[in-house]
Amino acid sequence: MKYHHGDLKEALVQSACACCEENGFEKISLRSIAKEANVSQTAPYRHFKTKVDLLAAVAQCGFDELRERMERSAHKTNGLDGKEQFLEMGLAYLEFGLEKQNTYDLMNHTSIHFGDYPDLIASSEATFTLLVNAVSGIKPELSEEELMSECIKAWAMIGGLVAILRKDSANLDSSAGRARELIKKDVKKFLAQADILF
Amino acid sequence: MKYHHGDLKEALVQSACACCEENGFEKISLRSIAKEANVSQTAPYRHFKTKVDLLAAVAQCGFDELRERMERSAHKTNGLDGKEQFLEMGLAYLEFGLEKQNTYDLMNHTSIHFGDYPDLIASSEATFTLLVNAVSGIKPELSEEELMSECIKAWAMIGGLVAILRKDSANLDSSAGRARELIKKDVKKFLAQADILF
DNA sequence: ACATTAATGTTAGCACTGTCAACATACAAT
DNA sequence: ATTGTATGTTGACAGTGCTAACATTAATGT
Repeated sequence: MKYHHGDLKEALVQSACACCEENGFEKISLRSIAKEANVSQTAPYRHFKTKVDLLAAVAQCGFDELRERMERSAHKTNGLDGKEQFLEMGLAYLEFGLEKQNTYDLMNHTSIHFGDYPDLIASSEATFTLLVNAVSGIKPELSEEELMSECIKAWAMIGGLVAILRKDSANLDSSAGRARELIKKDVKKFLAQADILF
Repeated sequence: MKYHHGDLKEALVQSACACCEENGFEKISLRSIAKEANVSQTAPYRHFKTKVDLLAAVAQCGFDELRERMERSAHKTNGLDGKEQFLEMGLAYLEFGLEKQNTYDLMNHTSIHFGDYPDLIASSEATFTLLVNAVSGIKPELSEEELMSECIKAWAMIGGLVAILRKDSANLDSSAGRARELIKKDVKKFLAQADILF
């Protein structure tokens, strides 16, 4: 057993990501992931000044995966129909939000002060930029202000949708009880119907 | 000093609400609010089986206040213009989300399993019902399915908007950095522009 | 090559947390 | 008056984030 781990930082992040996805980010404890890496309880503090720093790293991984998913979905349509491409990205976002719920929660959790983590900002902006570029490609006549406004609307919409679909699945008796059935089966149609952009 | 508190349960909820709004729901600890009520550390367990039960009560208070705000805002327009009434409610929601951020977070926090708290469901549904009734009043020709769909869209939109505006204010350098300026000054116009309903 | 420094890991411990079991007190009902 | 139930207390356990003091290894400069 060697004294130094090799790449403890990466191992910790991986462990934390796994734990987050499995049990939710609130169950992540520095001690437990340290144990998982066969390392002392305080070793993580050599790599993360605080627990939130670790969580920020996990959140960043989430944004990276989300971006990759959106890119893959967009490329699937091979750039022919810009609108279709945009809708596919929306669908990818929604699927990510529903599949990786715990990670999604962390990414949207307010206790992580994005401003403190430049890398996190970068990953998050890169994801948002995907949307901006798509919309700008479809509607090049928009001013920057209008463009941002449209993107924000779309982002808000899809984010709110995820929230509602999740509350729906967590509580099948709620007033939004039929949301999943109503929407999940045809998100793209739903988004298009919404007349956000088109 | 009498042995029994009188109405400890209510006192604990009030304490917790105050602490939530001041420091965020994550800072709520049973021990601290017990101390605030001049009561032993484990006294709360006579009224709340678990900490989450307390949090659920606090969240319920939040929904009740939100509903009252929306009702007040709607009545302000005196029921003449249904659309205006609807937009006022949206604005009230957004203002609540931005003013009472910590409470808003708790209300939307996923660790509270709504299904376990019938009273919480009731309060939350009562709020959503406000929206449903408003929309149904404006567009009585909608089928129930269409009605729900429209409401869900609106709800999703405004919820996502709150999220974006908040991330914006927490991180002024983000790509959504201009969101607040863009939107906050005229939310109603924004909502109307969005063509969600009209 | 060697000495010094920085990076990384360990041990011990503090103050705090949620929760439980066992016990004490007060009130309500018979 | 007695008995039961609701409410409050004490003490304790395991777990948490975090810090200080120390140990070991890797990197660096001469």
